[in-house]
Amino acid sequence: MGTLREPLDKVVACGLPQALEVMGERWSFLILRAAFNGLCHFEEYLSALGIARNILSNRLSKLVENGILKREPCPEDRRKVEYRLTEKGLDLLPALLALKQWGEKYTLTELSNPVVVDSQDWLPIGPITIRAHDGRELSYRDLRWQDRSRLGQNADEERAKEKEKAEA
Amino acid sequence: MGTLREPLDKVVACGLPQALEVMGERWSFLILRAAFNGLCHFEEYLSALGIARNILSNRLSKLVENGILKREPCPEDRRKVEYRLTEKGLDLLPALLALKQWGEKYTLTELSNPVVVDSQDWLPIGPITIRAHDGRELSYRDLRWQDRSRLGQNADEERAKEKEKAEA
DNA sequence: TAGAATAGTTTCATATAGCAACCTAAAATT
DNA sequence: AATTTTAGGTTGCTATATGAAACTATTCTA
Repeated sequence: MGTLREPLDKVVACGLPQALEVMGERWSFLILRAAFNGLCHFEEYLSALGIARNILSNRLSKLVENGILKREPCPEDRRKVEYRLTEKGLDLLPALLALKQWGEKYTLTELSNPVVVDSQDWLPIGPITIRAHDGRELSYRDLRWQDRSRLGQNADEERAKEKEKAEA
Repeated sequence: MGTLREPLDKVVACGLPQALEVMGERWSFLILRAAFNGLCHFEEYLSALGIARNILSNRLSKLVENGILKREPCPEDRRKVEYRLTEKGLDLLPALLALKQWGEKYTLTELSNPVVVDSQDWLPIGPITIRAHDGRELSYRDLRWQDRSRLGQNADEERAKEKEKAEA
């Protein structure tokens, strides 16, 4: 196919580039992790992460701008500001945990600490997995990239096409 | 390459900084997505992503170095090289999809296309979620960060502590 | 009222990332 | 044999990121 192809992120409508726009910068995910760990003040992030002040300032601003953190004056001490997760920020937890678990599985020699546990039974959570609409666990082998326009079509046609392709 | 750079991984024992060390760079996740989409040749990535040659070269090398892609000469055309996902790379799919879904939910105006579907019924996959060891779906409210040393302890003690805290 | 703490901002220097353009080497095609 | 294709190096330049240190402006505390 000799046709000049447009960049993937312009032809394909995908949330990934957008997510990376916000969260792809160097310290963003580590700040997010710290926020999930309960940190909320500027100086807390500063000493926990070992990040430069101006960079932290810049990142916090961007995270607030993008609605991932909200910035509120601290009621007890009005010099302080609280950076807390919004719903949008909290919704990044699956992505964060998936990354964390991957890192643990492949690149961590020592066991991670602390561990994320279920408050019901205080046992570690399970691995983040891909599931069908009905909850069946799926592997990457079970997945296809389907054009949205044919989402309504019945499955039989698609299966036939798969079969045909496999035989060719 | 992080010689002068402050290491991101000395804070706590967590897989996240390690994961970001490998996947946190600017084009890594987009290359990964392209690989999941079936691209495998240098020039394919180049035109699909609109990335500079040297940067692509650098990123591919790093991804290979880190065991996320494997580099193999193409049997049909031995000028060509195939960059294909390893198991380790395939295992990044939950993280990739979690990010993608988050991006779709919050920052995408138009509907995404193509859609990831289950090959069984050709319906879109469900959202990536957090689950307990037994498969119960959990929200961030159900999670605690527990020190590894007390993982063996029985749950009652922990529940009592929670209650106590809530009453204080 | 005089410090000290908090959350920044500003300045300056360096490091890294990014890109375009050109070059190489090997293999395929003609 | 000459040309084209593919992967990927190198060079030179610019833009952005990073970090340390100094500086502000509030607000709290003694």
